[in-house]
Amino acid sequence: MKQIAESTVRRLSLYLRFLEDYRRQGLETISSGDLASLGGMTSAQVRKDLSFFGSFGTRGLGYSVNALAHRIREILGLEREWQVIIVGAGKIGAALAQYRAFGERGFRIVGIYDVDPARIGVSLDGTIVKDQRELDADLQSVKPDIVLIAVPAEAAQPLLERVTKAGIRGVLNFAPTPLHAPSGVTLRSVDMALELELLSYTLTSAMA
Amino acid sequence: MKQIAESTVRRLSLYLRFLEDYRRQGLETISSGDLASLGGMTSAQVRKDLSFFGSFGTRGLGYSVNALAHRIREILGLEREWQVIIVGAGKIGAALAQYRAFGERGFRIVGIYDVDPARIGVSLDGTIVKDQRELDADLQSVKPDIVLIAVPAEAAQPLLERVTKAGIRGVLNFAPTPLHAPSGVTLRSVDMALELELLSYTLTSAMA
DNA sequence: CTCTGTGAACATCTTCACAGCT
DNA sequence: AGCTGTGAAGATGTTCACAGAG
Repeated sequence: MKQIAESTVRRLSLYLRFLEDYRRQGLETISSGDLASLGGMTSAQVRKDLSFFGSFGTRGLGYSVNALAHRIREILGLEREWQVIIVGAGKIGAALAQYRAFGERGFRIVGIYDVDPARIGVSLDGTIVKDQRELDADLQSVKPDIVLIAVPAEAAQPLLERVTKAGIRGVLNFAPTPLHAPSGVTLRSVDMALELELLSYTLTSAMA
Repeated sequence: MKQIAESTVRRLSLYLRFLEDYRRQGLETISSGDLASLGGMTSAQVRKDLSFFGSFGTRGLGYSVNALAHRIREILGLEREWQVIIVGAGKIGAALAQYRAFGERGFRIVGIYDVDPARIGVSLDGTIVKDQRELDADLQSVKPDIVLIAVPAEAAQPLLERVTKAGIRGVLNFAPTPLHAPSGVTLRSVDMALELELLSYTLTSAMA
């Protein structure tokens, strides 16, 4: 399969949500125009995105909601279940542990770790916070697919190195600091402070 | 000033963090190559980004850490303080309320609201959760600059309409659903489930 | 007639490469 | 010599516009 751009993949995720809404409403087909108006993009954009994986639509009609949703789930790797652990059981880690949208998409939280004795042993949405000293052993035995980093900024880079050394290939970082991952490791960051700064920029230039 | 691309602004935020690190270390100049290696981009990219706002560097030497940091703060609108309210005092709202990185950047949380009686009156990092029925009155009196949406997905769009009608121009949405804002309103979304799906996609195609 | 699929045009973003200042 | 600033080239992403299937 050829290379799909990140912006395209991002839109595929959105399309999937719209398809699921349509399915819930019992609708069986959807047109590129429908998807476009739901997502605020152009219909040509939608068709280009979908044409990456062959001709799935029917001319004059649109796309089969079920077939398209299935195909997108396949592309995104959502047909399987992903084992996820969270490191850091502070406010953000705790919010992530109980975040419904993860489970709905097949991301299963199989462990949460912290260094603070006050947090260890606490149950977060059914998962007991474990001592971070058990992390290395658990990485070996559980072999999770993805690690969510929810520790303070200064602890994030050492933690990243630790988990990648243990063979973790996918990391989602919530610490507000840029990290450097070895090649072969996919690292994404959700930086809420940075998003606020982007908002600040837009508001500032809109006023000028 | 001409239009700066979002990707450029995102990098400016990063540069600012590196500049602050440099300042903390007492360093007075920094080269495009230094910034590039810190941020994992090319030095040409850095120079292009910085050249958007004139010639700030000194050839043969680099950029003045202080002058550049100041200029970036100015561009991003970080020289002022922003008044921020949070709607939704669940796990995510609570995590946002105590998130240190916001305060450090001049984003001041001036209110947090919820509909659940069990949450109203609770203190989150010094701010008392107020009844969401007080929201409209407070939007009028406090006139916050930015609203953070931390309510369940189905409540997000109605809330967005409510706050934009009250004159809010900047919204950061944490609900895992795409929203539609009226023109003149800047809306950004942090969608953690979507970020995990992007990770899932990359891991899946890397395996194939 | 409606709506898909897609080459071609266009727009945007990134990298190259080098002139020119210090 | 070192490093910036920037046109030009190259790469990538988006929109247009229309042929063609149903």
